[in-house]
Amino acid sequence: MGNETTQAEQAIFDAALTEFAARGKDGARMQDIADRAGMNKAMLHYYYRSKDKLYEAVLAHVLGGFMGEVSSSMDIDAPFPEQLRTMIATYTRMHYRQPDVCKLWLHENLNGAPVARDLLANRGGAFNAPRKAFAWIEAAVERGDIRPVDPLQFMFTFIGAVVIFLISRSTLSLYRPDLLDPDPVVREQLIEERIDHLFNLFYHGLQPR
Amino acid sequence: MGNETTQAEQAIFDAALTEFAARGKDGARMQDIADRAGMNKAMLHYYYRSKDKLYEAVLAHVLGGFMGEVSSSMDIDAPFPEQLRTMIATYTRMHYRQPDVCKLWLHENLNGAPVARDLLANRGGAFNAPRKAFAWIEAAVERGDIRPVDPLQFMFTFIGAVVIFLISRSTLSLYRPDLLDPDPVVREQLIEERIDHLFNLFYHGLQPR
DNA sequence: GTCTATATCTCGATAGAC
DNA sequence: GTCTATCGAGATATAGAC
Repeated sequence: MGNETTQAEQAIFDAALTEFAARGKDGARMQDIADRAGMNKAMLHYYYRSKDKLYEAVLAHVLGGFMGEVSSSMDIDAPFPEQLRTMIATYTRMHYRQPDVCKLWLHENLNGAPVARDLLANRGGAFNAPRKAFAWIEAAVERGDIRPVDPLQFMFTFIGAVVIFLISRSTLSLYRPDLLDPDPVVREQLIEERIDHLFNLFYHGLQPR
Repeated sequence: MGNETTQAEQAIFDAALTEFAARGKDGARMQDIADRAGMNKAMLHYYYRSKDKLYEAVLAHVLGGFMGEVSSSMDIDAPFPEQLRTMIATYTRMHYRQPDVCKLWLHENLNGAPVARDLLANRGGAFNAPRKAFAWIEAAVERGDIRPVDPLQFMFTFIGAVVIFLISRSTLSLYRPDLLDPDPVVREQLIEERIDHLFNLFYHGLQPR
């Protein structure tokens, strides 16, 4: 296994991410991935051997990328409110920039998360981001920056609050059609609006008393 | 179409809910539904004609049930904090009692929510629960019970925070194994812990200033 | 490396006996 | 109403020519 990634290999990877995100591992079709990558099915097997291996490669790479980015966003040295806003903004923008990753993660979880569990449990590095986040909240509690709160409870409220807007875009748009607006300016406004809402809710909700 | 539901029809419905929730509409297998219902595939087509019709029947019924229950929980006449706790408790307990409904809704949304959109847009009654919830928050803002907040932004933060614990149980259990504990007493404690966390976070996060 | 052709399997749906 | 047997479409994967 060399380090080089051929152009064909990259095209397959990108197409696979799109298709696996849209339909899940089982629902995605090798033919559709091949069509999207501009080649035929046999090439997919030539480069990645099987559908399972292709899926694992895609999930490991994009999940690792997300975890790494979150992990970095926790390294800034600043007062807690600023850290909180940075985390919310980073995590939210990340998801809006690559909505496919969230969908992939959801499909994986609805499937019992066999591949993701293995990655989180057995690989180190960026995949330790969840534990790092729990420690971040715990330290803030100990410093008295925020009231006592269970780090796991809060972090998952945080994650759920961010991803729900991507998950339920299809139904949400019934009540706010501008959520599907393709205009970049409108999209940027919606993201900022979401970040402000979450920061205000969580910041005040965590204030010491 | 009579009102009666035969025993076989009910068995098919229950089995279909389980399978559609676990694998989505496309991923579910008619053979698996038949096996789970204790009969053969031909019976499924006899009662529900096609896989599509069976799916629509299941989604409409369980979604209507959930919306109705949420709708009722908003009718209590009480101070806002009490209303908020009731909403959180009702919605959380509902999801923990029937985790299949959430999974079904998620699969539907990942699929573009064609059936759910049609139900929410064109049927009245319980399916108006979302708009009722927006109005509930709007009224609380106008009364000054809570600070100014976008009802849609808040309600979806609320929904996301509740469902995330079901969505990511598979990966969450890596960090808290007791989430998969089958003991009813432990499960009840986890639900109460979750309700308390959400109430405290949202109540303080919404306080007027 | 790339493609066509095809083997093998699985699924939804139905025909027809009882 | 219930079952067995089977059709036909479409999926993954591979063989083998170039």
